[in-house]
Amino acid sequence: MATRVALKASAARPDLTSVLEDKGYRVTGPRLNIIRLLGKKNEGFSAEEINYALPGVGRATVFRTLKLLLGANVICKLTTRDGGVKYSLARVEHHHHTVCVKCGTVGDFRDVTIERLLRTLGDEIQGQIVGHRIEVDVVCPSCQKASRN
Amino acid sequence: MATRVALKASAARPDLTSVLEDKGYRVTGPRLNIIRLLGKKNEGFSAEEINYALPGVGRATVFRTLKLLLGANVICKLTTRDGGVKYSLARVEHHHHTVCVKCGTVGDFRDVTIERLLRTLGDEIQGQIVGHRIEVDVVCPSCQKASRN
DNA sequence: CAGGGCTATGAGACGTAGTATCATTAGTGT
DNA sequence: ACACTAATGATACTACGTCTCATAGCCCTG
Ligand SMILES: [Mn+2]
Ligand SMILES: [Mn+2]
Ligand SMILES: [Zn+2]
Ligand SMILES: [Zn+2]
Repeated sequence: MATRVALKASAARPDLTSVLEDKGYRVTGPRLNIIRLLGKKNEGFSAEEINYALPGVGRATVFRTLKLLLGANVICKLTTRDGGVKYSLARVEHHHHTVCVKCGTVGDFRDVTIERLLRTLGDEIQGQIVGHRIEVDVVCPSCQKASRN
Repeated sequence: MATRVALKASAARPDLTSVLEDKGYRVTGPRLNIIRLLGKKNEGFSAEEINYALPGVGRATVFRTLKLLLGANVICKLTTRDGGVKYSLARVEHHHHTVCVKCGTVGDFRDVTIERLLRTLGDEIQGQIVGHRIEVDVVCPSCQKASRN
């Protein structure tokens, strides 16, 4: 058996890059850089944050790529209570978000009951339902702990 | 009895102005102008729209007053699917919104089941729930009709 | 491997939504 | 009438994006 050849240093998670190929987009340097960075994020993040972390990549390209990944359901975008914007990695298909009102940490959740309920909401609602957004404001466990001091 | 002195021309609906007094805010000209205008709005509106309609009132004051009315639950603010912002008169206490994805018309609804459900969501969710936002994207009846042509 | 064509990029202008600063104005209580 | 304070408007500034346009880089075909 041949000696294992070193992979291209720190390759991105193939599942994320394949998203580009699947949709016929080119796998370019800037896009790879952004995707690699996102792969490391466990918290919500802002576009400016990505832009700042990747000085070689133009701001417009950051926004363009985020939009692209948004369309591929790789990331999600949400509006916080104070009108701010947050992106976060999408780990499950359709889901909703909790946002800590103290520290801004984003959590994902999915409740089938709510989904079903919203679908049967047709009686109370004018028109045909084509989508929805739910955001739940929380005080996260660690902020709860911190404020108990 | 003295001749009735002409009231300050076109007084605003007292219910809306009293909101200011109740909270200890001054009832000023600019605020009255904005409130009067809002009283006539049956659709959602933007801050710039108000600003444009009231050239005598500064843009900052428009935003300041909207924020104030937001705090008094006189109006509500929502984010549309495409990231735009809409304000609309609040006719019921706590409620949610439908937004037509074609024409942007805002509707209000309130479903007690959802409220109850969200409150009992605590098991699936990290942290203590302190609020929520729900927006439902719809195609409104008139846009449905229009697209059937 | 040279073109050619199209996609993607970066710089920067521009747009919209909103806040901060600050000098001035105008309600309000006495 | 006066003084105190809240409110205002002009203007600068921030956040979040989009648009334009000249340039660069994939990628296919000959
Ligand atoms: Mn998510
Ligand atoms: Mn409403
Ligand atoms: Zn927190
Ligand atoms: Zn419509």
